Amino acid sequence: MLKLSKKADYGLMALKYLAEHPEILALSAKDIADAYGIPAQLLAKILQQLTKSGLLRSHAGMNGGYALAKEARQISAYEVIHAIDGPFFITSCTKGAKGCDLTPSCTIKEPLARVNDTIAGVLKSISIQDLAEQEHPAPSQTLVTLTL
Amino acid sequence: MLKLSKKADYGLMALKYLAEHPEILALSAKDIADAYGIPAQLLAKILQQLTKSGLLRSHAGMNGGYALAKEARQISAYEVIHAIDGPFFITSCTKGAKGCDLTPSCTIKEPLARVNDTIAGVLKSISIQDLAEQEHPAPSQTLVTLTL
DNA sequence: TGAATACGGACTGAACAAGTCGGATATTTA
DNA sequence: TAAATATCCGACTTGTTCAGTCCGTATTCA
Repeated sequence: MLKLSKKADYGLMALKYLAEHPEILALSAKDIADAYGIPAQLLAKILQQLTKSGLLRSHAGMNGGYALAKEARQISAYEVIHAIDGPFFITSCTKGAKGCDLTPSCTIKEPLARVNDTIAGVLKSISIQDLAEQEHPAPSQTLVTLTL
Repeated sequence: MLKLSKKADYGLMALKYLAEHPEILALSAKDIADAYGIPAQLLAKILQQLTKSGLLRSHAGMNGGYALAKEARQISAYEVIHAIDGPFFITSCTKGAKGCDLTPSCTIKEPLARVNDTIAGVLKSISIQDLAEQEHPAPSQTLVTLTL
């Protein structure tokens, strides 16, 4: 069904939330989880992953928590999704590692790889800041090229 | 991980195969399955779904099988995927039916809905014919606009 | 020292995908 | 008519992944 995992959703929501509250030095996983009504322990793990990937900075102890490691403008939706769900491929047979086990069959996957790149490009063009600004509609356009 | 189901892959492969053999009036599920080394019974179900969706015509009995219901140029990858996997949404909370159960939280999903539309646009711009022609590279470009 | 926090492994339950099985119906051919 | 080849369709199994929980450890601050 081509959909994002809930973890990725939560991750994006959390980063958006952090981007919207730059004045607070660090927000705990619980703070953010409560704000959105999502499971705190689950969100905690997601934030840990984002920290390991270098998108967040963490600080343990009282008054600890998480903060953006970069400016919101410099974090793309792609990075977040990639950090949480790993590399995504629209085709089942990735072609990268060893590729299809189906004989020469999968001539389908080459054009779909282009589609994959296009989607990745779209997600790379969206920053956390874009998400945070969503309230006041400042419509911006992005052109994406699909070369088949 | 944002990936297509194997069923959708199989469906696209089968349609491509049919588009490549227009001279044959009808190909059975088994014929196509054998050509690609995929499970015949599974492919059969997929082809039945595509028939119900109006993308294929079927004919039972000896020398029966499936044929494209429209010209390959007029069948998009989107239609195929949609027929097999149903409507896809990149966001977990679809917003369509009732939407998010998470309070007002999911401000994330509006921009992602645009991404969703963009992806759908890309897939709609690719026809089965495009896939079938893939061998002799006749590169064509498609411009897609993402309005955030 | 104790509370609050990040960190991280192991586990459970539910959902889903992939594939199989078995049988019913339709059509053609011998 | 009978057999062979097909589509058609529901139920089932199996394996994997996702979402979420539990629990213990390490870190920081008051």
